[in-house]
Formats: sequence, structure tokens, C-alpha cells
Amino acid sequence: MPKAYKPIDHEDRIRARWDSAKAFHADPTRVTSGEARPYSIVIPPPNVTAALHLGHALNNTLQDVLVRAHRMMGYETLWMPGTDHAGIATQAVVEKRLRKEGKLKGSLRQNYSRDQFVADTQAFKDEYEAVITDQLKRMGCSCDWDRQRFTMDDVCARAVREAFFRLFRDGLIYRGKRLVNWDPALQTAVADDECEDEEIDSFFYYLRYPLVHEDRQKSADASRQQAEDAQPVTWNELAARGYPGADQHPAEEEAWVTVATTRPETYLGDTAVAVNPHDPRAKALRGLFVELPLVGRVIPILEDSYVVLPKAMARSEEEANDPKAEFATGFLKVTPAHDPNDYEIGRRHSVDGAMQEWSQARGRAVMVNMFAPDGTVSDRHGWSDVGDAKMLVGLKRQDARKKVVEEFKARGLLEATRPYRHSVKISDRSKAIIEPYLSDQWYVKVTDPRLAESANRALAGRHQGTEASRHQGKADGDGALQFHPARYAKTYEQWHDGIRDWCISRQLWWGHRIPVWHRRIDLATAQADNFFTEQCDEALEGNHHGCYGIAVDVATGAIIPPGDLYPLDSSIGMHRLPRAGLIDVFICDIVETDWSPAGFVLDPDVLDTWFSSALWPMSTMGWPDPEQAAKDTGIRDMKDMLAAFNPTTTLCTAREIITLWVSRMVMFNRYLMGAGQGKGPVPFRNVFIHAVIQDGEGRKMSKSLGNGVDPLDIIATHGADAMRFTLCQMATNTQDVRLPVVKDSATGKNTSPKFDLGRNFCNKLWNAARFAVGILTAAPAAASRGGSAAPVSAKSLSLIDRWMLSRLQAATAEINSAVEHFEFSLYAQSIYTLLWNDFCDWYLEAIKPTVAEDANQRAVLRSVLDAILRILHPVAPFVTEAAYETVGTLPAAPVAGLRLDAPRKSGLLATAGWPVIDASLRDEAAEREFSQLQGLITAIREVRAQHQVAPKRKIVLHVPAHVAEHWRHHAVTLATLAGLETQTTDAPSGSNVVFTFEAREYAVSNLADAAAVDSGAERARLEKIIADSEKLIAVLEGRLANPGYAQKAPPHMVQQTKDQLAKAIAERSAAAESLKKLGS
RNA sequence: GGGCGGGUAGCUCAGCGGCUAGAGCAUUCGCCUUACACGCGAAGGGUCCGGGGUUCGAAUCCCCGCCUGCCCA
Repeated sequence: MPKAYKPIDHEDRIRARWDSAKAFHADPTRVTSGEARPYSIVIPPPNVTAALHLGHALNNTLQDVLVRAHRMMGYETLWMPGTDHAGIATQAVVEKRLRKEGKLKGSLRQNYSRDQFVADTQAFKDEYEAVITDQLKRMGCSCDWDRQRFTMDDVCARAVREAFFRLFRDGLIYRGKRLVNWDPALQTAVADDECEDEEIDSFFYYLRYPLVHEDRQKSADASRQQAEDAQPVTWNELAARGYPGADQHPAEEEAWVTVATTRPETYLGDTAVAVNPHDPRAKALRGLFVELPLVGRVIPILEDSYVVLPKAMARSEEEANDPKAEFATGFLKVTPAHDPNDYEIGRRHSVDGAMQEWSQARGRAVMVNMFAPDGTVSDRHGWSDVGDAKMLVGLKRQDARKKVVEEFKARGLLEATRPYRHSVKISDRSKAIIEPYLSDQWYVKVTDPRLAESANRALAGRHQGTEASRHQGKADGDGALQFHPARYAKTYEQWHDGIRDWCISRQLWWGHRIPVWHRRIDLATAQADNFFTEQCDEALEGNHHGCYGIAVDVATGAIIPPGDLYPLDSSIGMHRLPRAGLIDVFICDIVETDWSPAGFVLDPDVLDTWFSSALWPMSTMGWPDPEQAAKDTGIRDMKDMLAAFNPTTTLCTAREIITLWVSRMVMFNRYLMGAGQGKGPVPFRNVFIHAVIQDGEGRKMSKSLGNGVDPLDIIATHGADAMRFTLCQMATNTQDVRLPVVKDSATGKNTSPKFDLGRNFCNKLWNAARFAVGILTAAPAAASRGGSAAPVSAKSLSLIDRWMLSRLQAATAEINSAVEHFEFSLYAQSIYTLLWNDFCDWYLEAIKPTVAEDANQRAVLRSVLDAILRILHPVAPFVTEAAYETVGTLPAAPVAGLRLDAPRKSGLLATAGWPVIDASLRDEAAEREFSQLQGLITAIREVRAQHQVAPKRKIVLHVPAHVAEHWRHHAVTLATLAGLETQTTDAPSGSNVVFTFEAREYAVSNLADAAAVDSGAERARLEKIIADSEKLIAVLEGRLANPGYAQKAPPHMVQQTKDQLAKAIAERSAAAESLKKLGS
């Protein structure tokens, strides 16, 4: 074995051995046959948008630790790998790339073919999927690579279509016109989590809207000419109506109200002005209208308590302290199609009251959409009464804003402009400002109890009310889900309590096409238009395989049952003529029928990426048709995967994913699997949420900050194991962990000094193994390979060997518990202490003089080293496997109580048995005795260091006569580790140093050739001992002097304190005695 | 606004009712002691954020405050 462990010399070779042995291939039949218990994890599929970063490295390292440990523990272990198509992210990246390459100019939709774009993106995906897979392999991830999936491959696509179909059929997917977050650059709806809030410096604009009377009679039949119909209201009249402050204005002039807005351009879409009912001006305004300048639209004034009262009118301190009160005028322009709050106001008031009356009387829309999908002002998407505002049409939002402000100013209607800092929503992908936009979208009705409520019922600990409910629950998958750390269950639960329906359509090209065909038809002409084909009838009646249709009344939005649509007249055996009216017919088709000959159009949109991700624990295992999946992939045992591995054991992910992904997987798995209807099994029993890695300043690692660390750079410089060990060591149960980032001056790449820890540790292991191999090669542990020698019994072993086995037993127990409880940092800490401090610093040093002669000791050395390699393997798979290539060939002599099962595949450590160590090997007496020995050795070393005794010099230890017999048993160890020539009970003659150990006086002599002993240093040393003892004595005496202590503290505590005090006093007097001698 | 973390040695973190509060890195001193200088031996270094309370006893539990980070609206 070479002197230093160089990862680069081993990692590729080791990986190739694992691959060729199919060491990580999971066999579902071993589970279904009952031969082995399952352990399974599905990888959170990385986006194919970019290479993996350090967060992925952490996430995947932790999964691999779990997976490797359980594989060794004998579970049939599956780690399912794969990647995610990441719709919007990937589309944005590819679009940007095409522009950079000059292949795309202007609008993607108008200047590029959809098929070509999908092909380009597919190529991009192939490229990055390969990069990602390579990265995972380099990290040592023990995934079942033969089963790798992609969220858009055939198997997963079938799952998506089937899930959509079932949800659609069961009424859990619907289409609706709602206000969504619209990205005008990418021209698609985006989810809240695809946006960020950003503070910007902007303005509040104060716009005056002239008050008018509406001329009902004329307007009813001539709404286009409202401008002329409306009659101005004067201040005089307002004063007469009791409007406070109206008399401050010239009596005959036209009156107005002032609205405050940060987005003046949206006034084109205003359909009301709202005032708080508690506003003293409200009453005087009842029945009045305002007229929008330029547009000429006359809109009602309505009362809604959502409106913030101006500070001066605040009725409570709370209202006065509302930062908006500072800027409010008390009048709110209501733009339902372009603001979420206004949308709600619009909805509230279009049910009854002023707005309903207004909209019905005039046939006006409450929602006026004045933007095109690209964010320019448009009169073609729901805005018709343009009037004199024609000049604004076609302008971008910013330009429109300028123009509107200018026009108001020119008319004396701009009252003021005040600087205001507020936050706006920015699209993550395009950085465009999000526009609330009214559009037709598909929704999953997650608010249905069969989904959201089912997800919460899955939580463990929720159903502890009654024995019956708990019992009943388990069978359903209720109560089967557990979070680690447990506090995250709250996040999950609260999310479902406040959940809103999930918008699943995206106006993108990259993704799963929504499998719905649409046709709008007038029932009056339906028969003539050949609408009622047999196929169509069957779809609407739900009789056509793989097709399910619904008809929606365009006017009311209500679903029309097929029976109502064209009732069958049984007397003549034919359909009667259908009723009249416009209907929308939607046919969900997952057998890929071409409905275009029947006049249908396939929905152009794709599904939100999370829709396919939500099916991941099912789709990767062949749902809904495992037999077909087996045929498609050529993997025969694919048909058994669901039965063997779903529910999976654990999902390993980050915090923000709880709402995005965890929730949806639970809902879908429970709805679509097993008993279904929300009563099916959970997709995983445990959710482990790990920390987020930040840089040294507590900032997120990001490309724009340039503070990211590339896992491949660390693997290149430190090795995969070093990276993994360090990441594990950092993985505590807190929310985030910091990793100081520095730029390597040689390479210019980001790295962190923390990774040295892992590298040093791997090298330490390598050298310990190398040393042991040297010893065991010279003199094997057992006479012959595979010899039937009886196991070495701990009873026949030396103290040092019993101590080592005891330490190994304790550490293994600690690690077993750490694995079970997701305590990765503790795992790393335990193995570090075991290997470095116990095994290397003490055990290997202590056995040097004896191991060549002691076959039993060699048996222990061989076994302990083997066990260490095994328990370290999940964290550092490469270096342990590499060491095992040699260690595994050494003849072994078994140690009683320590079971080390042979590897299952090709002699690979990765498939070897996890050490099973009998509790009887725990030897507390040996630990106590050895720790005392360590104490004396340390005390001697301290004196040596203090007196600058040459490291190679052998010194003489003078021990008190009554403990001489005791230390004689440890003479060899003492001599080796403390550098003794001999130990004696004789008093030192000549130059020497006296020291105390366990309150007894010892001495060392022969420290130097010259007789000089530095009495100053010795004095300082003793004085420090005295000072420390005194500090301790004061503390302990104080504790005992406290009357409550003796009475209330447990007796063993009191006794312990007394013992400590006695010891401290003895320590102090011994040191004082020595000091006195030194002084004389 | 609601929820959840963190504040302990110069740095990164353990400890979460009772060890004179620990580890790694960094620092200082001495060593190329034939496994390892990616190493060995030794040392120095802390009003455990502040203030109250509970308790015989608080870094640890409770309350208030300050700072800091994240998630969801």
C-alpha cells in the first residue's frame, strides 16, 4: 500500500468494480418472497438545468450514507436515481442559449417551431442528465443505475397521463379563469414559489377621478356614449349631501375623489372606486359615480372595509400605525383583473350591491383586462371601451405609466407624487416583474378532503385520540408519516390547513402536454356540425376507454350532465334534440386519439413540473402499469417494484420542498395507490429534512454571488470521501450550516478549509490500515486462511485488547443509533474519535511492543480494523473499499462476540455485513483501568513537555510503593507511551521532578544529561495546579454549604461532590508539598 | 403578519438540568519518535447575546428584550 492515500488513484477503479458487480442493484423479488426486508429511497430528482452544487452533494451524501448502511445491515436496498425536466427553468435556459447562439430573435412563440424547440431542449436535457449522472457517480452514490428514470420518459409520462385522467374523471381537476402570477417575458403563469419579492424605490401617485351622476336611462342602451351621458357633480352639491370639507372648494367647480396608487397605468382596467364604510365621506357619496379620464368609463363607488382609512381618520392606534394609512387617501381604485386584492373586492361586490347593479344594468364586465400576454397595453384581451385612451394601446407597462401620469398632469388631475419603497414580485427565471393576470388555467382541487386532509391524516401522532382511530388509521396509511426533525411536521400541517387549489397549467412548450381536447360549440347547431359522433357520446358518458369528457355551460360555468345535454328518448330509441346554448366540451384522452377531425383542439399548455414530480415514488416503479413498464424498459423485474418498494422508507430533502413536493407526493400516492380516494398508503414513512449550506457569512450559495463551491472541484483536490465526511460532520439538526468559502490561489476556484478535515481523516485511516497490514502480513492473525480456529475469547485478552473491543462496541452502538435517528454529525464524530483517538493514538501505539508475539492481539487487530472499515464505509466508501482490497485478503481469526459477515457480491466491502457486536464486549472495568493508565501517561508527558525533555530520552519513573504492584502490570505500555527507561519505588537521587497524579506523589528523573531542571517552569506548573484545585474546592464547598443541596439533591450527587472535594484537597496539598520542597 | 431556527473559544460547531463547558481548524512551544508532517506530544484561549424567573443546582427549562437567518402569507 502506498504511503499516502491519493483518491484519484483509487476512485475510478473502485467505482468500476461496484458497477461491474452490480453491487447496488436492488432485487424486488427478494422482498416479495419474504427473503429480505426492504429499504428504499427515491432520489429527489435534480433539475436537468444545471450541474449539481454543494447542496446536492450534501443531500445525496446523506442519502448514500443511509442506503449503504442499510444495505450492509441486510436490507434489500433500493436507491432510485433520476432527473427532473424542470419545465420553466429548462425552457428559460434553452431559450437564452438559442438567443445567445443567434438562432432565436424576438418572440419564441412567433419565431420558432414548437417541435424544434422541444427537440433542442431534449438535446440539452441529454447533455445535462449525463453531467449530473456522472457527478453523482463521482460522489460515490450507490444508486441502482439500471433503473434511472427521467420525469418525461415513457414510463413517467404514462403515470402523468393516468394520474391526470383519474383526477379529471373524479372531478378533482377543473378549468377556471383566475388571477395568476403572469410572467410577461416567458408569457406563462408561474407559481408563488417561482417568484421572489424585491424591494424597489417607487412612487405613490395621487390621481383625481371626477365625480359624476350616471344617466341611467340613456346609458342602459348606449353604454358606448357614457362620456356624454354623465353629469358632473359640483362641490356645492357635495356640500349639500353632507360631504365633510366640500365647502373648502369653489362651489360651482366639478368635484373629484383622489385615489392613491403605485400603478397608475392600470387605471384603464378600473371598474370601481372603493371607500371604507366607516369613512365619514362615504355616506355623501352613495349613489355617485366617477368617470375615468380619457377612457370615459363611468364606474360605481362602493363601500368595502378592506379600504385603509387615511391616518387622520384612523379609529384606533392600530389603524393609525398601518404604514399604508400614511399614504392613503381613503379611496381605492379597484382593478379586479390586475390586482389580487381588487380581484377579491370585485368578486365580493359583483354578487350583490352597487357593482352588480352597475354591471347588469350596463352589461359591463367587472374584470377588464387591459394587458396583452406580453405585458403591453392592449384592447384585444378584454378591454373594449378604449375611447380617447387609444394613445396608450401598444405601450409597455413602464411607458404606459409615464404617459398616464403626463395625461393626468395635463388635465390637472395629478394631485401629487410621493416617493414610496415597496416590494414587487419578480419572476425567478426571467427577472421580469410579475403581472397579476386573468387567464384560463387548469387546477387540481387540492382543497378537497380526499387530498389535503388526507395528507394531514398521514401525519404520525395526529391520531392518538382513540385506540380505534389509531388502529383504523394505520391500515389506511393514516399516521404513517414522520418528519425528522419532528418540528417540520408543523410546517407541513399548516400548509395543508391553508392550502389553495393548485394551478397546474403552464403556457410553456417544455413539459407534459395537458391531455385534454377542447371544442366550443353552439348546441343549436351541434347536430348539423356533426358534433354527436358515437366516440364523442361515449367519452361524455365515460364509456370510452381512456377518454372522459365533460360539457360546461359557457354562460354559467356549470358542468352539464350528459343526460341533460341530449337526453335519450326511450320511446323512439334516439337522442332528442339538445337544448340551446354555447358549451365548452373538454375531453381528457390518454390513449392518444386524434380528436381534430371532430373539431377539437389539443390544449396547448403543459403541466406544472411538480405534477410529474408528485408521482415520482410511483412512476419510477412502473405505476400505473408495471407489466408495460417492464416491457418498455426491458427490465423484467420492474413489475415487482411497486409491491416491493412503495411505500419507500425515507425521503431526504430540504425545507422549502415540504410544501412544493412532499405534500403533493403524499396527496397523490394516497389518492392513486392502494385503497385510493385519499386512503391509500403514504409514499414514504420518514421525511428527513437536512440543513441548508450557507457561506461563511451566512448567505445562500449562489452563482450571482460567486460564493458557490463545486463538488467536482472538491473531489478533484480532496477526494470524494473527504467531501462526504466533511458534509456529514456538518449535518447537524439545525436549519442551516455555514461553510467558510475561500478562493484557492493556485486554481482560482472556490474551496473551503473545512474539507481538509475529511482529507486528513481519510489519510489517517489509510495509514492505520497500512500499518496494520504490515504487521499482519509479517505474522498473520491465524495460522491458515479459513482455518477452523476457535474464536478468541475476550477473557483471554490483554487489557488493551479488551479496552479496544469495548470502545468498538460502544462506538458501533452509537453509530447504529445515529443512523436510525438521522444524526449524521454524531455518526461522523463517533467514527472520528474511534479511529483517530482510540485506535490510532492509543491502541496501535500501545500494541507495538507486543503484537508481533501475541497471536490473540493480532486477531483483535485484524477484526477491529475490519469492523472500522465497515462502519466507516457508508461515509467514506472509496477509501474503505480500497483498504479492504488488501485487508480483506488477510487471514482472519474470529473474535468471540464480533460478527463480520462476508461480502455478498464479488468480495466488495459495499456488500459486506454490518458489524454485529455483542453487548458483552463492552467492558467498563477495562475502560476505567485503561483510562487511569492514560491519565498517568498524560501526566508524565506533561512533565516532559514542561521541562523540555528530549523526545527520545528515556526517563525513570518513581512510583509510590503501595501502587508499585499495580503499575508493574502496565510496565510495557507505560514505557512505550511515556518514554520510560524503567519504573522504580526508589526515591530519586539527583536532579528530578516531582508531580502528583490522583493525589499521590510521583517523580521522574534522568530528564537531561546536565543536572539542570528548570525550577521556574516547575514552580509555575505546581502553582497552576494549586490555583485550579482551589477554584474547584471553592465551587464544591459552596455547593455542599448550601443547605438545600444536601436535603434535596439525589444522594449519589452529594456523595460525588464530597469525593470530588476530598480529591481536590489532596491534589492541592500534594502540589503544595512539592512546591515547598522546590522552594527549599 | 404567521411559523420555525440560530446567537457557546479567533473561525465552524457539539453539549440541551448536575463532570473545573468540549471537538476540529487557527495560535504558541517541542518533535522528520521506521503507519501517517494530510503527522506526533504539550499548552494557551470562553461574564455560554442581555435581563428577569423556576430550581438545592441553569449554557441547558420558562418569560421579556436585542441581534441574525429561513419558510409561508
